[in-house]
Amino acid sequence: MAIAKRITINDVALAAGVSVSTVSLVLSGKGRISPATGQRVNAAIETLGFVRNRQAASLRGGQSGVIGLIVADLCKPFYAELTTGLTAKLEAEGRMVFLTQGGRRGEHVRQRFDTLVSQGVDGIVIAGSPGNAGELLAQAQEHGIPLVFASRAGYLDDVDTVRPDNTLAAQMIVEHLIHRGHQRIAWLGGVSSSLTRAERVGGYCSMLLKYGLPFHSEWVVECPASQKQAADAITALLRQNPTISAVLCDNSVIAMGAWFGLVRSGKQSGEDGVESYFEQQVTLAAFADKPEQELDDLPLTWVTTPAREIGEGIGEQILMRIAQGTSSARHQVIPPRLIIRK
Amino acid sequence: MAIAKRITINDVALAAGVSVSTVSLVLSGKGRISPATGQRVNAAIETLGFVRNRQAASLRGGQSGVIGLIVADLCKPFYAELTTGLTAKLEAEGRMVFLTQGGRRGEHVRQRFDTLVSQGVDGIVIAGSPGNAGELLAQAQEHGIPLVFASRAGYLDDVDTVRPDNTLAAQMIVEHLIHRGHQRIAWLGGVSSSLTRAERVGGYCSMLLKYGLPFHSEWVVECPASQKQAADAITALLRQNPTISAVLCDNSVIAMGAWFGLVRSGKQSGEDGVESYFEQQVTLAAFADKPEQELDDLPLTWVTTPAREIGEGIGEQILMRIAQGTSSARHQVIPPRLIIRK
DNA sequence: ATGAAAGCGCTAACAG
DNA sequence: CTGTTAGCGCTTTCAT
Repeated sequence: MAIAKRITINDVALAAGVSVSTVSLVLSGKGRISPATGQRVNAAIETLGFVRNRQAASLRGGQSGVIGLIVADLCKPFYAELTTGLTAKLEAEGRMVFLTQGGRRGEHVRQRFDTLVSQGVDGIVIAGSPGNAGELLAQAQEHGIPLVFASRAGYLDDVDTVRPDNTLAAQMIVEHLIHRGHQRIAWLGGVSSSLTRAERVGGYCSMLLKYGLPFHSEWVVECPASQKQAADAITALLRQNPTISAVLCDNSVIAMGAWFGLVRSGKQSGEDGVESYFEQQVTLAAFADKPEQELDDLPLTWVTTPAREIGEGIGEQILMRIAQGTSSARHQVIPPRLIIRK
Repeated sequence: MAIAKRITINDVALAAGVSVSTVSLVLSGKGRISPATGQRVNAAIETLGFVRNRQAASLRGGQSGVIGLIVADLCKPFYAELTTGLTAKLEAEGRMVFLTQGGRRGEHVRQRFDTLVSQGVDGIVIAGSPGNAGELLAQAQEHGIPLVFASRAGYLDDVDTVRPDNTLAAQMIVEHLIHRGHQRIAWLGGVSSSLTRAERVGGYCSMLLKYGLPFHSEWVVECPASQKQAADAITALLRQNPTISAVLCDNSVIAMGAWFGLVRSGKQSGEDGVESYFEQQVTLAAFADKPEQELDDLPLTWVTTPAREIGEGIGEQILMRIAQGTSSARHQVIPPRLIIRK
């Protein structure tokens, strides 16, 4: 099939017997156009199958209608959910998102940022902490492009952020465990280089303190997100510290692994089956990224910092920025939700 | 901070004491420019912090450097992996991707498609079957935009596709089970409306047939992706059909749930613990979207149709199309990989 | 090897 | 209410 000549507003104008500016006005719904002409123009658009070229439109001065997103690692559920929330919000407003990956350690952020700028985006969202937030912010301001971070942005305070309240989330779930009678609560999972984890651990500590409960640094165990390693880690932890009655897992993979570990230990310890071991001796709790399903069948309580809502919040925030321009930085904190099982 | 005036190639030309066309040539590395001027221009670009405006560049005739992706549901691991593979590939080639969501039932595909066209993308990828593949293909051809599907495209054969070999994947894993001595193999999970599942079930049937093994339609059980429901379903299935020795799970959530179900049943049946019940009586196998980690700790074998590789394959395919223009449709089939545990 | 000039498709004054 | 006109920033012949 031959490639049809690109249809432009000129063609439409010609077909409708009006001028290009009239067509443009109809398209953007601005100037007051008589219903009659509007009809004719729209009819012409319809029959010719015209699609407006947004590049040309934004070149002239308008907005491109595009937001750039730099995300650390799409395969992590947190980012997938966030991205979904953001695109949903923006698409509902007739905008689009440029998706780029900054790399797990932010190694590509800078380069992607420049590319986004050169593509003429109306705003940029950075999800996953880049080392050089300050530099990026300066760049963005220079170009007059709104910038929103989906995390704390290093030590900067004068930049928009939308983020979970990790500290509060930890406090909520720890308090829940305490109210259930637990006094000796351990922490499993995550790596100490994670800022999110650091905030959570902070909340955990503060709540123990508040209730005058003991804090042992050996009870805070690092572990990468692998079920196998989590299973081994919880086994070792409980063997060393048999008095621990509850374990808080840093994420759902850890929670799964921990559960496997408990099942295994229950058997190995020669006790009366798995369930009794599990229920009588150790309670699991966890952090998760989505409110539903994921941990469905595990008898544990978890707290979620809803990633999708964060994405939606970011969308809102950046739309506001685009519409209203500069004002003082705004920090939007999405509240955690406790989901209690059993 | 004041918004700096956007600097254009005019500014660069002025600073370097050359004409805009020279700058343009340096930028695109085309015409033969003397090393001396090249240096001067680049220096000017550097000091002014010039970033080329791709919108304007593509407007005049070149490519936009952007590929549009319409994905059904980013939160499903298959699509997240695919998207990651695709963006990685394209970013490595200096291109970008527009991410849009078509909706689980493809309800927005048509609209997103038009938007992508109006944004001037160089190509479009559709992941997740839209009802109206034919219509979209016609549209794409009309605009001269390459189109690649990450699935079968309805009944169309004259369109590029990159997809998993679901039938072969099922055959591989079923044959593996048979070689391990299993004769009575059941299927758990998925819903009958899924084309992917239909292809897999087809492979399953054909392999049973090949080895002269019995096929019972009651042994193919539908189940939504919920651990709880999978656990209940496998329990019921095994109670009704105690002779089943292996269960093939349609996805990893089902596999997890099935495992929980087995654990529970093992206890309920009053037998000697979980492991023995599991190992002696029922073997689990599963389909998964990524080769690593996900099912790490489950004692089961699985087969994966690597979604990330599919994404990379799509990237390759669409780049080739853009570079080489129209030729006959190409169907790229990504081979499954069997991952054997224990 | 480099410059001049004509647009790409669209918007936004400014006239009518 | 609608038409004229001048660009947006860049690429690309065609001269020089």
